[in-house]
Amino acid sequence: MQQNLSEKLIKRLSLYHHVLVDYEYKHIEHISSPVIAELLRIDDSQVRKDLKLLTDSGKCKVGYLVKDVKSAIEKTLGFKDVKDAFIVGAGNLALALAKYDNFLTYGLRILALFDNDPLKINMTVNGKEIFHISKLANLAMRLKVENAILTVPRAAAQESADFLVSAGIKFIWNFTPCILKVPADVQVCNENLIGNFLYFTAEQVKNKKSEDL
Amino acid sequence: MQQNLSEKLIKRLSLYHHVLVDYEYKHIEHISSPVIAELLRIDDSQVRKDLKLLTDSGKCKVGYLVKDVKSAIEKTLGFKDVKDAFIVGAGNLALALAKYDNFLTYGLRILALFDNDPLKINMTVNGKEIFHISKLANLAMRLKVENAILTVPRAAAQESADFLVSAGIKFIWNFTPCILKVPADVQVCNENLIGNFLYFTAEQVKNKKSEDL
DNA sequence: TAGATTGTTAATCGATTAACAATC
DNA sequence: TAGATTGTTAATCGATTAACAATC
Repeated sequence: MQQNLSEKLIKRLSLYHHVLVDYEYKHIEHISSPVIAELLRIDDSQVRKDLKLLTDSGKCKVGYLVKDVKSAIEKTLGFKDVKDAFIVGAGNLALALAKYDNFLTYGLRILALFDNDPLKINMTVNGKEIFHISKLANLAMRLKVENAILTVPRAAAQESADFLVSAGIKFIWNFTPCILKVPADVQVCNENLIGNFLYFTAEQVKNKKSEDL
Repeated sequence: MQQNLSEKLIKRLSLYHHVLVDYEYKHIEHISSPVIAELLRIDDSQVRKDLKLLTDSGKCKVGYLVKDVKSAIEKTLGFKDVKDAFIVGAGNLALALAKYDNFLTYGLRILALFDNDPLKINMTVNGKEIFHISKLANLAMRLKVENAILTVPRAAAQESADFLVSAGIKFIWNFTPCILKVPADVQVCNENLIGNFLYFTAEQVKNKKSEDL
């Protein structure tokens, strides 16, 4: 597995993977850089450069072998290296993530959910049990789980993060709109849905302005 | 509103905003660039540069005025300029998004949801009705809605996108793991949850390797 | 052969970081 | 004054794009 892949590169690779999954499904064996570039609306030499990092399956006139590039991306991004995680909070977003079987394809295995609502405890979602939050520390230790997906309401975010840190969690995928304060050895990945949306609408504003000219 | 804010800048601004909301809630009037930088784990001169684009409220020794910077970000990112949108698909993710009242704070107003499951039709989520998908084109025209949030299952993604395009939708916030083929005048914003997750775990792999040294 | 496509270099562009004078 | 902090420049770093020879 290569070192120091930039965030942007990793995101592009995962988007290429989406395209390749689709091509494989349609039984198309080859794909060229201009085709990928057009679908993703990026530069075609960018695609060639990225793919060259992973594979030599590119052939003049025919493009790249879908199967090869797909598995090269999977290897580079560690799809087979399964990472276990707990979901903290059991609201709609949590249920959506728990039901999303595709995660396992990408190497993310959700083992269980946690909540403090007695009505939700012992329910099962997609084969995963919802436990009371008080069971988390013990289970994390026993199952050696260091990853948590935080989906609690904003007001409970920091408090939950503190609790996760005390339970030995080292990586928090943060779906709350809060900036979490955690020790240096704990990593937070902010999902920042709003940031994506805002970029999306800023583009709109820009487009509308250029239409006006 | 400034032009051509880069994606990264917009995402940073939205993260600063999260911090500022928290500070305002705690009745703290000032904040300094090293404090923001530490919370977000970025460079402090980056923060100063970003904030200088928006405001002159920075004062030596005291930092920035929380209230001013917060409202400057809101103005720059167009929080008051409400953008109407439909949610397409009414699964758990859709419900999570529909229940997320915060969206309106950021200028995103969800007007209604659409699905093809007869059991869901006419239900209401957080005051928003779920309509049969066949009503979408008509409603989009009448309400002049050009934004859609796509949350349907993977298998229905492209088909739904085609349908949205034919209904006059110009912007699709795509939560499916599919690359959508749309005409040049339609914009797609790929949420790519998986890409974020993969970056998150690539970091882990990197960290583990450096621990091994 | 002609044409499509890769691989790769060089040029461009943009973003981040370091450093420090100015300020209060 | 000493020290914290901003504002800003210059240096560095990294990413993207353009161009085109090589290939099949």
